Amino acid sequence: MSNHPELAPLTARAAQIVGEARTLLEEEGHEALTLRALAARLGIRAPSLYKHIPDKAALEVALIEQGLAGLGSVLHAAMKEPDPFAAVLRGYREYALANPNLYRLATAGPLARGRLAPGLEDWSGEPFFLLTGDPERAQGLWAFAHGMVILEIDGRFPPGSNLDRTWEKGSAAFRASGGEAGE
Amino acid sequence: MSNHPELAPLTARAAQIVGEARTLLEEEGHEALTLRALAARLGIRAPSLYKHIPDKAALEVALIEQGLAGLGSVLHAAMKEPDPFAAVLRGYREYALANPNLYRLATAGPLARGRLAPGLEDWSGEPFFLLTGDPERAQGLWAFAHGMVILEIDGRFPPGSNLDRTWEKGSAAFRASGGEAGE
DNA sequence: TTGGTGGGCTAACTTTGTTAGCTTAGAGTT
DNA sequence: AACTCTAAGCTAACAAAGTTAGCCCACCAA
Repeated sequence: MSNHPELAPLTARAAQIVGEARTLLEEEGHEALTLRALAARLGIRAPSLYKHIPDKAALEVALIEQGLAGLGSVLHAAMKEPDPFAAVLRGYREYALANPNLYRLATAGPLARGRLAPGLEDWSGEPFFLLTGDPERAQGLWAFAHGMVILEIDGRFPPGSNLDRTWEKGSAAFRASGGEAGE
Repeated sequence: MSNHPELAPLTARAAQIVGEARTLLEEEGHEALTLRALAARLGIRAPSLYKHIPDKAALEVALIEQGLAGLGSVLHAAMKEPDPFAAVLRGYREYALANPNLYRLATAGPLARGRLAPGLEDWSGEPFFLLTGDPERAQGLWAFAHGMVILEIDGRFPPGSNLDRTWEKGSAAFRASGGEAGE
């Protein structure tokens, strides 16, 4: 289960387009990802893109799939390290911060689940379950990790914050917590 | 400190417009919040809105201020209850789920901090600090709460999830955690 | 009466996603 | 060799969105 589910197959040209879209997204942000700008990078005109992808949403779905597959790969790999708990959280943060715009595209906002490769979403989050053995603790830990990362990406934490220590303390809280529920 | 900082003052008509925008946003979602649709609700045409607001971003800033002020009010009020820790978290979730589109607008994505009423953002998060007495635990708890709520709003949790229990377990983990940091 | 102002209007421009329809290069096929 | 099909580009054009320019009118104060 260490390999991600198969993504929707793309023609060679389509894969090239998605690759360029990813570069554009990461270099200039989400609102800069426009079909005309993307086409210009490829040396063609916007309508020509429609020979390769059905619409812009499909392009974004392909990017989301790349994001989830990449994140999932990192997390599954981290499960093999000596301290999987720490490794998964570290990998999560590193991947998100290394690909902030892709991460946000893949995890923020409503998801067009129907268009996504089946099983991919579950697979990318699976390490949290493997880590905790308990769906509720897994989801709580995931929510903590996602909250930390998305707030950091969006610049929501006050300037002088020591996020390394916040990660440490939060991880410790979840690691220590057994199966008991409060109140 | 139980009253929020003063928001940017609005004329009567501008306040009415922002109110209608809020209704439109909450009823039909973020992408439905268009100046033409908003104007139509008010019985006028889109360009007339510019007699009252400088641009669409300013409208969104006003909505974000409402969101932060409303959320902050709920949290500050919760601080006065018998179990402030539980009350703040419950209030956070309830407010977010009652105003999902406003919550997302106010807390997701990069923030135009310069245009926001000064102090408002800090004030709305202050209860987390009052609760924990420690910036790192406060931020961690906030990240957990935000993660839980935004993932729930965006429908990211699997269908059968028991989110009540996830909240309980996560809260318990943070409540129990003292000042110690793990490795 | 006159003049300023608040608050509406239409027309029009730009950007973006998207569709329709044309063209051309190359791969087969007969 | 001629014919055809297809992949992949193109231009023209449309609709929706934010936005600007410029007009008009009702009303209030001097």
